[in-house]
Amino acid sequence: MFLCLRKGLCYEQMMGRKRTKSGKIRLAEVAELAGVSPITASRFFRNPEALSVAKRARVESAAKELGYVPNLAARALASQRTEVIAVLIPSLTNNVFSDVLRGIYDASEGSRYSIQLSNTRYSILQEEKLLRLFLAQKPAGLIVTGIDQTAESRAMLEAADCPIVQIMELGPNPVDMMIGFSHYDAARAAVAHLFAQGCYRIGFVGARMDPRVQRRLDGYVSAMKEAGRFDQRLVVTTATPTSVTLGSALFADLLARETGIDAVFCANDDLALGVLFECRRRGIVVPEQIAIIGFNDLEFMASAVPTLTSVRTNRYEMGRTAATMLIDAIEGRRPEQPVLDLGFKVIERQSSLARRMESRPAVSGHAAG
Amino acid sequence: MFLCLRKGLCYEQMMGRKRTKSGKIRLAEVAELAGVSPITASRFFRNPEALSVAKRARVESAAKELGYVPNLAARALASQRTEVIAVLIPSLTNNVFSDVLRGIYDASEGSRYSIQLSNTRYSILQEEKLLRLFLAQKPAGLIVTGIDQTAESRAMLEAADCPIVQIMELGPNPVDMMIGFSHYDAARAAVAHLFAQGCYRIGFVGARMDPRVQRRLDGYVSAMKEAGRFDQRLVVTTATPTSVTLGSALFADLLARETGIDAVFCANDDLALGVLFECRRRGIVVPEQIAIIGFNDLEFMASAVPTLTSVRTNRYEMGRTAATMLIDAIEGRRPEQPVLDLGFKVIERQSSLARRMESRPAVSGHAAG
DNA sequence: GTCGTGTCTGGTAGCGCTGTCAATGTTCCT
DNA sequence: AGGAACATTGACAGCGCTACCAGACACGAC
Repeated sequence: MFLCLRKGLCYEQMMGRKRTKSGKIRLAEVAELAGVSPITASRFFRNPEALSVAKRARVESAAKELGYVPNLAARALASQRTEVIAVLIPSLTNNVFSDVLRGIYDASEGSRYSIQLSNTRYSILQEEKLLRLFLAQKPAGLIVTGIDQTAESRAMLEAADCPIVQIMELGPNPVDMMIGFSHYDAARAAVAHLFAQGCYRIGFVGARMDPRVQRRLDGYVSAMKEAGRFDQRLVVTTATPTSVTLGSALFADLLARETGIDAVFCANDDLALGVLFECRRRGIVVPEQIAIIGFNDLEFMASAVPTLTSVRTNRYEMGRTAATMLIDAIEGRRPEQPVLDLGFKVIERQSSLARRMESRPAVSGHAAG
Repeated sequence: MFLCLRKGLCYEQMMGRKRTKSGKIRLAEVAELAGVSPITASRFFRNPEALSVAKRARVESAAKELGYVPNLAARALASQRTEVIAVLIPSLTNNVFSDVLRGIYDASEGSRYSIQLSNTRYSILQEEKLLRLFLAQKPAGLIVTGIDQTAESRAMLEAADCPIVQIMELGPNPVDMMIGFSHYDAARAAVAHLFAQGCYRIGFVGARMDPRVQRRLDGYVSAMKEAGRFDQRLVVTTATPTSVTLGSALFADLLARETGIDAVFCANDDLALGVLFECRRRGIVVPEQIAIIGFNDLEFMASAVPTLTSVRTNRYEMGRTAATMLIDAIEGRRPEQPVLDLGFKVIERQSSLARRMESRPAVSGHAAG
């Protein structure tokens, strides 16, 4: 339908004009219809305030009438920059990143910037490679995950002439901007919460062990050591990607070799759910016999039976704020505060509520294994 | 700080070379070092076989030595096409799409194509808008979700001169290629499975009610009607986005108004988990009193207690195959089979295993409400 | 009246790459 | 030997847009 219309226009214009190859509406066509020069029309799209009110209206209606859509490749080539925000994240599977991404996409919507996503698969070498690729295309801005880049990556980031936001965690030397929270402190808060509930023999269950999970483990270890309760045998980790099933399996490992455990700190909520299911399978009563705390506070934690305690992290907000800060910085509005701590919060639920100590029978590691 | 560094580089290079503006390595530099014409160097990157072995090696080493990275904007402008695969999906939150996306990204990795993702938020008008935007940039290929486009969108898709894959479901008039499965048949299979377990008063719990969930409902309705068991009051749906908590709530609604329900078919696994938790909360024994079946077979279904029956769908494979087919088509290798049914499979688990009928007490809708 | 100052507009010259087509060399056949 | 057929290479002319600078014009101050 509208194709005919467009073809019609083309022929008309081919008659009168030099050449309108391929029937595309170019800026020149818009300018002609509006009765201005191409450069004026171009300005309309980049900085409308620079035009007089009359021309602005003329160009606007001409563009709308012709259904003009700018050619981004030509724009990028001529202006030597793109309107692309490159995002490097380690995983697409992980719920955590899908929330962050949603925030990023939401913030980019309505702006002129588009998101170019790439997956480092938790490899800093892969990250380096992607960084090289992306930076060569001169993105308008860059969002990278974490603070553990290779030296080469770090150098490239510092030499890049675009704003950069590091997300997910905080560290001492931001490349540019940084938004996250302390995984170390969050883990310490989780342990402190369990201490407050009267739990002292606290297991740690972790999977994948990427840098942020590692820092949660570090926080757990430090808190346990401070209390004089640390025992290496309480820690069960694996490099395998996380899953609910894995949570059950790791917890089973823990029970098989340790006794007297009264709580489990899970490095994420999937693992926590797996631990809960495993408890149910073995008839271990939560929290009376074993308390459970997860990490991230995914939606299902509030819904489980018993409801599961977790450390809430502001993932969506992190993504959204990162993209917003980045866009502001691209457009020259640098934030007054380049490093933002979004914090965390222990959401106390049934799975770790204080138990009457006397009513708690000891749990044998071999109870049902 | 780093700005100085970069300026320094620029000056150095401006001195020594003809005009290497902005210090960038261009194709011309590579060609010069290799002792060939720029166009030959260009061919090396697009069709290496066209070069003699000697020149191929020379260009390759020159490119590597200079660390040449092609300027995609210039390439896109000159060739009138991009190496971008545009992907339109309705949601980033939904686990289902993150699996599909992972497949798409995995398949695109190692290819020359990059993924441009956009979120329609379940709105076909938003989809139409994004489609117009994307098509103007001449993507190399397009992946769109579902078969329910607006007439305008449909016209644009048919006029687009790039391969297109519709994913997630099957339908009568593919625009080009299509890969998915029948949600209608899958729902019928789920109901048939419950019939086979001796359940006949089967509730339906659905959220968001996008076209695919709607077709699952249609399948449920048709199967129930065929068995003479359909009752509109067994159906609980809402437009609200899905969640585990919502599963609990909708199931509570169902129980509050109906009695004698012996099974629940949940339109997705999150809802099913919510129903399971709600059963546990009310002391309803699964599957003895109520059977549960979900949809998609997310990872946690196999881990729950009891393990949850679900309809497995091949989401990752769908994404992967869609992207692979698309890339093949872009490169001229059209698939012999443009429409692919990836099927589904009812994964029978404890939550719906056949119960001895006589031992099953009736569940009152008001039992715990 | 002249000059500055500021606002708005347009001309020119590419951005870095590739499509087209012509111009070589090279091989193999009759 | 002659020529067709093929393989390999290069020259040229843009792709559609914007950076840069210059010009045009209005306004007020001296």
